[in-house]
Amino acid sequence: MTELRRRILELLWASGRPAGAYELIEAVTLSDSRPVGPPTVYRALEFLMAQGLVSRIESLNAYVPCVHPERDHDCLFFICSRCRASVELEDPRIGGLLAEDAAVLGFVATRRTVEVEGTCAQCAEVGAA
Amino acid sequence: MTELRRRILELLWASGRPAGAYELIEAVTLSDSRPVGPPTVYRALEFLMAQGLVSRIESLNAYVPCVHPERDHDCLFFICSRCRASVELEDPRIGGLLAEDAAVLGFVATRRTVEVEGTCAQCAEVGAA
DNA sequence: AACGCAATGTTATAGTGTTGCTTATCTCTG
DNA sequence: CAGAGATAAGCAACACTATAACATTGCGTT
Repeated sequence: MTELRRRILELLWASGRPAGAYELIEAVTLSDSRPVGPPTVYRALEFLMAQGLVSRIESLNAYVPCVHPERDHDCLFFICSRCRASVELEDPRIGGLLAEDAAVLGFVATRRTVEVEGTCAQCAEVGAA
Repeated sequence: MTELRRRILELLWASGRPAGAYELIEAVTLSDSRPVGPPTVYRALEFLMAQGLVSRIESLNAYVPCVHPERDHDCLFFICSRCRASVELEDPRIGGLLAEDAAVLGFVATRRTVEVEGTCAQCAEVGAA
């Protein structure tokens, strides 16, 4: 874990919601008053993802810090299309079913992406009011 | 359903695996010997997706024809990272679990993305041989 | 003919991600 | 300490993916 990687992880935590790579590039550049190029940030993200500290949300092209880095969890994201926040959940049953389906196909799974888009509780309330 | 949209859908079926938008642009341009711009193809894809005839695979930035356009199905994709093929499956249990989890969060779901990356049966066999 | 509408065409640009190569830094070993 | 090897970061250019903004076509209606 290097200075740069730590900073990017902190920025992700501070953001409170999925952040795009170019947002991070800008944020690091600002906080460092020194330009940082895309490869630098993408490599740091790659490292953080390999460590399980960060996940990529495919449907947003964005990155979020993982809630339980210690566990080899299968991320499951609920993404609010209104406030752009995302909630990570762990539901081993989903992984189980996917493993079952994979087995039927003779498919060897290496990575799973499960993302649900919709409206979070707070935003749904506001919308109703 | 217009000529252009039908052609794009046919190209997707003919491809046999997820096709990128720019692949389609090129394919249409060739088959038509007339250049087609990105917006044209993206609009056609948008239409086809709205009809449930095509799905987008988020983790590949690619598009595939849906197997069961008639049913309002929740696509579940198994994507081989070796041969680039994808298999679509229907497993209502997954949707059920996701709905359950969403309910716990007070989350109103509108769209689901479930993608499993790995090695398909054929490729696993070849790899083992 | 004149209008309205949906689809498509055209140009430019925004947004996202990668390649290739160089430079720095760190650590190990002699 | 010097030098070798490995890892990380800097940098420039580019490739890929997607959308904005505006113009045009074609068809059905009045």
